Amino acid sequence: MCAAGTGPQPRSTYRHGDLRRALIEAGIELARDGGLDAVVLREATRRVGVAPNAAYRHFTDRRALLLAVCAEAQAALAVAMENELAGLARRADRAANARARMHALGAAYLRFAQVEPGLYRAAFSGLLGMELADHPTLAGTAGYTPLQLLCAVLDELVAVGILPAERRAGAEFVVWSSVHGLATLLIDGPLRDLPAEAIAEIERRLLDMVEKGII
Amino acid sequence: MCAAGTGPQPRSTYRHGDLRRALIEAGIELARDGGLDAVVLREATRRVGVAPNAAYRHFTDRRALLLAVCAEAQAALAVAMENELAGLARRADRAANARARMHALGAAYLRFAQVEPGLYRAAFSGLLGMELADHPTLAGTAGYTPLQLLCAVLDELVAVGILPAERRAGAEFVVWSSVHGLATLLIDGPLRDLPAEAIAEIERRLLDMVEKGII
DNA sequence: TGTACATCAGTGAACGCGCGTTCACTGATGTAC
DNA sequence: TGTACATCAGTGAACGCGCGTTCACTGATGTAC
Repeated sequence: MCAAGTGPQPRSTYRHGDLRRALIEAGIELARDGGLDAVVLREATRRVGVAPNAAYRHFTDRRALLLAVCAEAQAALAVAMENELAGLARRADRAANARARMHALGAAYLRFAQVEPGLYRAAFSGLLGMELADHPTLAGTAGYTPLQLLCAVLDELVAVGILPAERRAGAEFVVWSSVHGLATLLIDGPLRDLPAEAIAEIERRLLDMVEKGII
Repeated sequence: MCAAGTGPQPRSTYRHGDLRRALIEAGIELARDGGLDAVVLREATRRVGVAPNAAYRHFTDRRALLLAVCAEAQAALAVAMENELAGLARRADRAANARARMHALGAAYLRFAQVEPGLYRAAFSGLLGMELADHPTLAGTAGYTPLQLLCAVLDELVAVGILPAERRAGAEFVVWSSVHGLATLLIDGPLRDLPAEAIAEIERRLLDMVEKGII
């Protein structure tokens, strides 16, 4: 029994600096071009310049590394969404403001999927369950996960009187489904090879439909 | 030079009966529980009871088998959609009829994804591109692919005056995205562990939103 | 109808590959006296 | 300040696995005479 009951403190100095971090970073790079399947322990250690089994000091499993990569991917998405919101010009009209924020979230989501298809696939590969939807490791710099950002804007729509309160419950899943579906069809589905302007038009139509339909 | 210019006729008798068919069937079974990644040449041949390399008489590649399995999965989806349409009671009101058919397609799509998640994943794994969206191998018993079935019902909505003609173009992608997104979130995403009634409610809300939003 | 021959569907054995994971280890770092 | 010791991050080698694919083959089937 040692005096301090705070559990094992992480060692302050590692020979590699921060191997855990480096492996996750390598994993993200692998996911970037190849999705989660491409996140392979041996390749990650190879990239970091370390023996394959060194990974087991920091992850119990290959699965544990995958989970970390998924969480990072979702966090990256959250950051992209936050940035889009931050870039918005403030409007006097509160209702117009809320609408613009809603639109911005959808646009950021769709852009992220197309710019980082590998990370996007990893983020929603099915490794992360609902119980983790609010976990801080999935959050962006402001501390909100993608789903939480969406919920906040939906609450805002209710607050400014656009969305009737009785239609608020579950709305996040309906909105999310629509945008997520388009993202999926765009990067992995039959819409893959459409010209950019056709894609932009479909995106506009979808966000339009969502805005009209959830009310 | 032989007299007939019709190219090589497929042999009428195979020792195995129809090994090509049997391998596809085995591949479907593998995809059923495990998605496309689980469709593995060696395992398929093992299940059929044949040497691993026998597959190369019928498929140039593992990829060729995967493509065949994907096509079959889409065809199965088409059949499920057709069946739902066939089960519909005819209504006197043409507009109500068209609406009901639209709803039926969405419901069938969502049910298929949940009953056969493995096949569903395979169908939309990204192996099949847009150029194949109308290919007969993806079609159900009536000869229509899932996308064609959706387009037909959208045309019907225009014909009965529910959907303005100028909003028809591209509507199939918007509708498809929404339903596809929900299906994905339900089977691989964070909505996976929701109780059945919550799922049903979200499905209702989504189909509702689509109906209202595309007009 | 019977025989010789050509075809080619499926065989058996082997290849090289990269993977996740385990083992006993080593040697740099941190700590107690 | 200096020395002995404990910790534990990363090493090196090896394991067993299942995979896709290639090779030279065999023997059942179909066909021409």
